[in-house]
Amino acid sequence: MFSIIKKDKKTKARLGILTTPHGIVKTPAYVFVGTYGKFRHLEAKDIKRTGTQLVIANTFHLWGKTDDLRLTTDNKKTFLTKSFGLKIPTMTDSGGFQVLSLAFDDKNKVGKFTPLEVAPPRSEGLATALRARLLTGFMTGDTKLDKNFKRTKIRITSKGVHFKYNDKNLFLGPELSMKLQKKIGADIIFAFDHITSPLDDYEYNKKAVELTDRWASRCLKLHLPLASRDGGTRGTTKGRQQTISALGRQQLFGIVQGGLFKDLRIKSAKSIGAMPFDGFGIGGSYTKKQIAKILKWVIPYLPEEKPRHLLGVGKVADVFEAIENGIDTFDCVIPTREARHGRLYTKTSHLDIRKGKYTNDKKVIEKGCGCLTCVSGISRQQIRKSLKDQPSHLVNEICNCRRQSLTRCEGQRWCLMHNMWFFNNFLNEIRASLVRGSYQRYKKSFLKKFGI
RNA sequence: GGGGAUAUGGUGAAGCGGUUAUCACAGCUCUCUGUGGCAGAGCGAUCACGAGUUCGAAUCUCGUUAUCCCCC
Repeated sequence: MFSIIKKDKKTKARLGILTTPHGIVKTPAYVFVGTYGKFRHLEAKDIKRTGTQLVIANTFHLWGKTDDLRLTTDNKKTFLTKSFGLKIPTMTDSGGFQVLSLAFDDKNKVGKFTPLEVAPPRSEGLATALRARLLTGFMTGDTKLDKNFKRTKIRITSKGVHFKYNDKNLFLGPELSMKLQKKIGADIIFAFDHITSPLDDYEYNKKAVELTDRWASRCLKLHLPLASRDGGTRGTTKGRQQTISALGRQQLFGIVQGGLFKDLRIKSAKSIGAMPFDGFGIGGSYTKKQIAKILKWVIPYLPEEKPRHLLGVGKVADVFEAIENGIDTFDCVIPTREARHGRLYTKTSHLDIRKGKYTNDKKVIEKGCGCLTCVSGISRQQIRKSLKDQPSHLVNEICNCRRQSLTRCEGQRWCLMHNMWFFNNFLNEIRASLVRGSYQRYKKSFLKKFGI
């Protein structure tokens, strides 16, 4: 259930409350990515302490790891509750993103964000440069696009996607994704969609939109009867139905695609937006500066009263763009991945804690920060040392033969707690500014301090 | 005094006639957007110095210097 509390006068931003079986989420909210149903190095109480409201795990990567599950009829004890170790609102991605992220071999890698105008020089740049050039040509309307890059590791049919992954052949489609997502038991699940790369041409994107539509209908077909039958009450039917019905208040979000093309985006938004989803995700790949533009195309065609989630976007600047264009939630790996890599966010940009200049720095990451790391007085020096002392090759060996829980790194824990707290605090402040009606002022002063 | 060994980026090591001089750590710079878990990319050495042999030397020879070891 989603209710809008207040709309901003000058932008399309809105304040809302998203209610899920595992709690409420004040929106706009940052969603942290715990792909495998956990945040490495963090315990349940650590996650709580960061002020995190909503987390997202990944169906593809959890696939096959849920077999030892014993689902109960208790709504509150889903796989994810157990896995994260706490009661917290959750989402799962459908596995649709892996249609992009696992599609290419290493030599042929295509990211979701591509800086089109850059032609990479130097080593191995040729193929990429060629692509970029061809695409630039395409964008100006002439050149025929790029036949160079191929999805060598997946094959897409109308039924779903064949993956070659870790020497295994796997097939994932809308039906199986829904089944897995029911089993995993997140509060909010996503329809299985077809994301395209920024290098795909109009025709390819057109087909992807059509496929995404068809898959969306099929996901809905599997979801709707259950959702309406159970209506959020505890299930009373027997056997497997009982299991499913206990999770019946799961909400299903459809996903808008359409790549970089305005008419396709609108077409997708219209058709997905007209389907009886509980909310909507906006997916796809982008060029660096295009997110806002795409949101402006899409949002008007989505039902005002339903929640909107922007998939996989969440750098600081993007947060503002998303919110003021009417996005309620968005997930991104940035805070957690960069924390692991030692980039720590502050009000005045960030610091890369592994750098030599922090070797003897006794200060906390940021004075006045309320995260557990800073409040406990953990110094930059300590964090750096812990990160640097970790012999990563050794860790890898341990990872390969033992459980990964053994590899906890205190330094990474400190970094994760800081970044997650930072982004949650950031969103708290944005929400507060929306309450006060001073969003624009807040944004301006934040960005000025932050230096972008 | 006699004998031996070693000198390769900041550190530790490979290479022993033809390499864009390799590797690890450290350093610096950059990147990370629905996570292919613990990262990736780039920049730093004219191989102690001088002379010689050779088409070609970090690599062979001689000398100089420095460090270490052994013997008296």
